Amino acid sequence: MTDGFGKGHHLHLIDGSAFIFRAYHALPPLTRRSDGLPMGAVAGFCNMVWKYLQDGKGSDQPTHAAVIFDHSARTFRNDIYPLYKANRPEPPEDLRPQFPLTREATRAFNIACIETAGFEADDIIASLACQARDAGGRVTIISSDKDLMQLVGGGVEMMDPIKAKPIGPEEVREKFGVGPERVVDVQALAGDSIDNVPGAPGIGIKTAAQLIQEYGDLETLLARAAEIRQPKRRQTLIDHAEQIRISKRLVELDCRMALDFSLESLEIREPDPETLLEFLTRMELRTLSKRVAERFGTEAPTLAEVAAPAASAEPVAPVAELPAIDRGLYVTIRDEATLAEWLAEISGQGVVAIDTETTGLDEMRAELVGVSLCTGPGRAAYLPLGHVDGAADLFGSGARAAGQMDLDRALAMLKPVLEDPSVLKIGQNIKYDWKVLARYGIRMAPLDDTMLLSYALNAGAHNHGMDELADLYLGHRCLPIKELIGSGKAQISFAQVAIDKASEYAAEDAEVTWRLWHHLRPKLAPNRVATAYERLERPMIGVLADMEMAGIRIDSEHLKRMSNAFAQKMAGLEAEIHELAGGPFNVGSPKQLGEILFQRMGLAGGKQGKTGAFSTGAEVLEDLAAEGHALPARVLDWRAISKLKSTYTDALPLHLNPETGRVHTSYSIAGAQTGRLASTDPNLQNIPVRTDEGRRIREAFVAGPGMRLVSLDYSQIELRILAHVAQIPALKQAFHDGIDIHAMTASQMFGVPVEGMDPMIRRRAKAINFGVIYGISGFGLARNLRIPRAEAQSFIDTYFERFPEIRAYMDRTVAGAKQDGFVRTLFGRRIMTPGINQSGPAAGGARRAAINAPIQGAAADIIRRAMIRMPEAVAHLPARMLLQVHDELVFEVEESAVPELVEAARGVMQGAADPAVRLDVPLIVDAGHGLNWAEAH
DNA sequence: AACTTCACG
DNA sequence: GACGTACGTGAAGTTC
Repeated sequence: MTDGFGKGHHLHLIDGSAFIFRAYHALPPLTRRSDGLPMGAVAGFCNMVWKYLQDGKGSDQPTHAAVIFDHSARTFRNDIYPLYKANRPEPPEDLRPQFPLTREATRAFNIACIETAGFEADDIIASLACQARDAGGRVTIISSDKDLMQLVGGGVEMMDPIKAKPIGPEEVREKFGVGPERVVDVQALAGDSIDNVPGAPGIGIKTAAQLIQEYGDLETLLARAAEIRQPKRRQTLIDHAEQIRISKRLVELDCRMALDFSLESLEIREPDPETLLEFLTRMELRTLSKRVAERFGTEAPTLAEVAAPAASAEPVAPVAELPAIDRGLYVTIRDEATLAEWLAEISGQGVVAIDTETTGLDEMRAELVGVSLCTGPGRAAYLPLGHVDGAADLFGSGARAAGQMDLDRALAMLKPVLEDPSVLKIGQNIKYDWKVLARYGIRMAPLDDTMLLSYALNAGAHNHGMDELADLYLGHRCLPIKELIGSGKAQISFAQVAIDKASEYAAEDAEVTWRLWHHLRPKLAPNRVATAYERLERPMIGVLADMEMAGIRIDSEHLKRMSNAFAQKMAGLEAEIHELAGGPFNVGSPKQLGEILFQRMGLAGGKQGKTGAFSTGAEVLEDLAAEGHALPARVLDWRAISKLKSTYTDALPLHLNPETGRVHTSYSIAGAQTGRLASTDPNLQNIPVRTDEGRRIREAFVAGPGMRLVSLDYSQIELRILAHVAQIPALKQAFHDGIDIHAMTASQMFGVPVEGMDPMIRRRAKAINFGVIYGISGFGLARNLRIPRAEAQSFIDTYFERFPEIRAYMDRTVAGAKQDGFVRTLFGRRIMTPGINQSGPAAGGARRAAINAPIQGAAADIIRRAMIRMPEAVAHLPARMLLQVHDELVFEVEESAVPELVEAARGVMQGAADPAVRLDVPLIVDAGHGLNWAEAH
């Protein structure tokens, strides 16, 4: 068990109980402001531990440490002597609730926290001390407890925590009159009234020491008791010999305890700032939180962020102990009285899981059909509001179904509870429900989201949809929505589902959500993702909901004109292509095209994939075109136009919302593995920009009357993050000096001056810079630059030689991922790396993903932080944030306020890393504005 | 529903 | 020495 611990190591064993009692008695009876929980001992304890961690910067620095606590009052000593410690008073009433918190505090400080049932802290300390000493290490026991003094010597010493004074053999001799090895003999004779160790009546420390000095040890003394000259003393020792032997067994510490952990595992680790701050904030220890935050150069979370109502107040039973989900228990709310009862229960609990049912998936258009609520296991209800009769025939009667509350009345009753700041609303992807309800005049707050909890905990490990989470965490299969509304052409609206059936489905969703929350919420802090959730995930709900609901104006006419022009061009190209191919075929079919190119025309370079089809991707066609073949060149032209037409000019107008006249995308917060957002329905993050023709589509994204679009984007943010995390001096310097980063790289690599550089050389350096972010490979670079693989590899070798820190960063990151199963961004976001320990080709992909994730993820974190701060920063301006495209934010602002907006938004974006992370490189934001997105970009 | 292709950062 | 590769997305169209 002593693996990895030995010579040169120094173990500190801290007597936790001593710290607690000392703290308790030294401080006035402080209480937690929010709920009056006594906090004096916890406060004192935390201050002492913090001080302990900050002090001791000498050569005496421990390498390993643990805090040891007593587990329970009853120990094996009570079997030896039932009255042992029977005199000891119960700990004060206001101290008892603080015991578990001090354990939590210890863990929050990232110090090993040890307690074992049936053993006193002293025995654990003794066992650890002996084992560490036997392994050849040094031990210091942080305590002034005399019962521990028997352990001193042979590499073990004590330290008085208050006086900061070492206690060695000399000090022990001073106290007991004998050396450490005979301390138990003296204690056995003298007894201890506090611990109720009987000893020998009438004999104290002084006499005991004198006797032991004279006879050598206790057994000799007892054997030769008859020789004692003083009659009374002689008689006492003879009469109480057995009692003295029992006393010795009581005071003698057991150093042979089997430990279920290794000494090595006690190695000192730096506290994790976010876990520690989460704890200190929850304890409401403001001064210490501030001090700790300063020390780590970060910020303490707010109380609201760490303590969701009822989440911490009520200890929750493990999910395994909950009864299975039973759809038979659900209630259908059909009248005011029942709804009032449920709302009262929700208000009383301070927390509710909620789910809305609607007529469709587009939350900007869907109508509310019903609301389900859950307050605990088996306590779920469905409130039908918009069901219609008749799923029986295809059309139904369309009449409102019977047995439903009036919609307006129900909303009026729900509103105060759903907007009550003291009632937490939990949802699965609650942004959806928030937007639906917002359209009915209800702005829910505060919020928790099980999808985001899962994402904060396990991004990269799996997806975060409800069915998947229910299966994964609750072992429960949800009723498939298809069983209610069907699929394909025959699909009906949820409004047409019979209310009974709908109740089962909807209430189950609410209950699953409640259970997921119950299961996932407590996992945040132990997994050290509480801050990531609170600062990077949860605040996005409201920010994105506002952006999505604002939408962006589209010039449909412009798109329509482009579509027409594209159609004409495509028709011409199609005719040409058919001519070249020697007959008509579907140009949009890669399969048919492949057969024509590589079989009918017999061109070389045909490669079949795993499905047996020829690859006809742009790369292949470009190569063929470069060889002078006309057909592939025409097909490339056709495809470019086809893409623009079908995906953009034709599709975008279909997304216009008839009520707002704008296009409303939806951002998924938990879609990408790295923390990036993803935009869907429509995707506004892949609007063309790279070609002139494509860029014209951006002209259709326009500002409202009297308004302008403003676009601000981070310059080279990922390379800047790389420079910081990998600590590359040349890169950092270049960003400080504001010079062309790719030219600098080329100059360093190929030894050419930046002035008058060949654009080809710069292009190569640029490709390598990007390659590094992606987890570079010779093959990938070769393909990108279209150069021989050997040449690409030699570039990479040169690059690593010139910037060795990058290789070190990559190795470090992969090693960390292999060990932990995840990587983290600068801001604490965790990205799981399943497959990193696989072997074979699959491992390569996992490696590259692990290298890329902290960089792409940190960039995502930074723009999220900017977005979260943005509403307040631009509140005084006639401006709205509309879009996010990974490193770009698009605003709509009144023309006159453009300069102020640019200044305010740029300030927020450039400072977005602060104060959580002090980047070694500046963040630079470029800005533009105009009547449309093409002009603004 | 899977596959291919291609738009973006 | 070969494996198969640049990282992260979403949508449209074809094919099965």
